[in-house]
Amino acid sequence: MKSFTRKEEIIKVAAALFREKGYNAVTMRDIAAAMDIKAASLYNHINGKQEILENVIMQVANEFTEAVESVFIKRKEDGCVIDDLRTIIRKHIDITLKYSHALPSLTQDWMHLKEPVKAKFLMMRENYENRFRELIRIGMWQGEIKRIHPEVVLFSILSTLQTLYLWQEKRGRLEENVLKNDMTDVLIQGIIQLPPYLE
Amino acid sequence: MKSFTRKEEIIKVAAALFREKGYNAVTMRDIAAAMDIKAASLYNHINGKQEILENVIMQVANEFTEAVESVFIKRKEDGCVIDDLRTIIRKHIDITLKYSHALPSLTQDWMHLKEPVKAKFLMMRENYENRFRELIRIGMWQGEIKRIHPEVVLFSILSTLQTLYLWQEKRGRLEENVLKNDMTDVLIQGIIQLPPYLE
DNA sequence: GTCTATATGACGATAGAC
DNA sequence: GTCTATCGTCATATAGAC
Repeated sequence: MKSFTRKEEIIKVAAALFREKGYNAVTMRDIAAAMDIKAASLYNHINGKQEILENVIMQVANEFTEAVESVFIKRKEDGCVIDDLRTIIRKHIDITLKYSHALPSLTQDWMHLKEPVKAKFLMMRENYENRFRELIRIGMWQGEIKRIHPEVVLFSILSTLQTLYLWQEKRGRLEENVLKNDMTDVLIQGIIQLPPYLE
Repeated sequence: MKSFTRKEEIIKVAAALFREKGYNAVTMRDIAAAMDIKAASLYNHINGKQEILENVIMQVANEFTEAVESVFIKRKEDGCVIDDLRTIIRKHIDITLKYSHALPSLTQDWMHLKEPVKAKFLMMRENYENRFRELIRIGMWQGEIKRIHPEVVLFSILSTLQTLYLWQEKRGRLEENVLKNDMTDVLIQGIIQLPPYLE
């Protein structure tokens, strides 16, 4: 049972504050107050506000990357695309629920990162999207996904996944399995190729 | 042909800057510089930074409210829910494309509004969502929408609509009609009740 | 309607005592 | 590891000349 280091504690507390007010509206004094210490004391554990943001964001970004890559490692050449999409969506929901305090920073505060971390984050996000694009392309080729503009398919899924944290906190937090099952079904049903007599 | 008042110009320029950097990271100096005047001069047209944000946000919020209410005014008691949803979704996309510069403030910067405007905005947003809930409830009753957790249905649609502006600016801006048609189809197909032999 | 000059306050960060 | 005290900077906003 390892406990939190002081640095990990700062990152977690800061993430929760960033969520409420946004990176720029949170001061080092706010973070310190939430930990019952003075702002100056924070600098014994971290180099500055930027470093806190970098940790909050990159920690979760790494998890998303690992999740999507692990699906591709196992994937067979002509395997069912829909099944792989299901797996990734469910993993994405898992990570979102686990790091719900940090997710707003990934969608809203990343713009306040400084180079070169900012470029690195954007590259990881781009790579994540490209993995989806790959599956969508194959899925259309194999007739599993309906042939509309591929970016619309991509967007309909990712937009929902990326803002999941907003809804999970409202409306009395849906039960986890209901969320995973129903949400995955809606997202997949929206993009599959239905039999022609239904259209 | 009416032209922009100075105040309208400020609001539009500010919205574009809020989009890029977020409300708190944009200074009055930034806004003034973008208009080739000094920061102090802004105060002849507006009372402060807060008032700019309020105008950026409430202007668009009013349009969304009108759009959804107009559908309900025309609606018949037992009319087809899916058709009404289609209409609202298409109107939502229209407004998003028209005010794309201001939309980030509605999803990200509203938290920096002060009372009582903040409460008013949240009430309007809540009302907008409730109109969707109403349609979803009827749609499930009538067998048009599949019976899963209604909040998941609501969320799958609204999350996509609310972040549309993020994607429209990337990937070479999809052609408007492709976006409206394909996106509406995906969102609707995701939630309709399919014939049982397909499940 | 725009300017210069400035009041007032909060920010991130550092120095050095304990 | 935390504190007090403080530096330098930049923010919003105002006053008053032109």
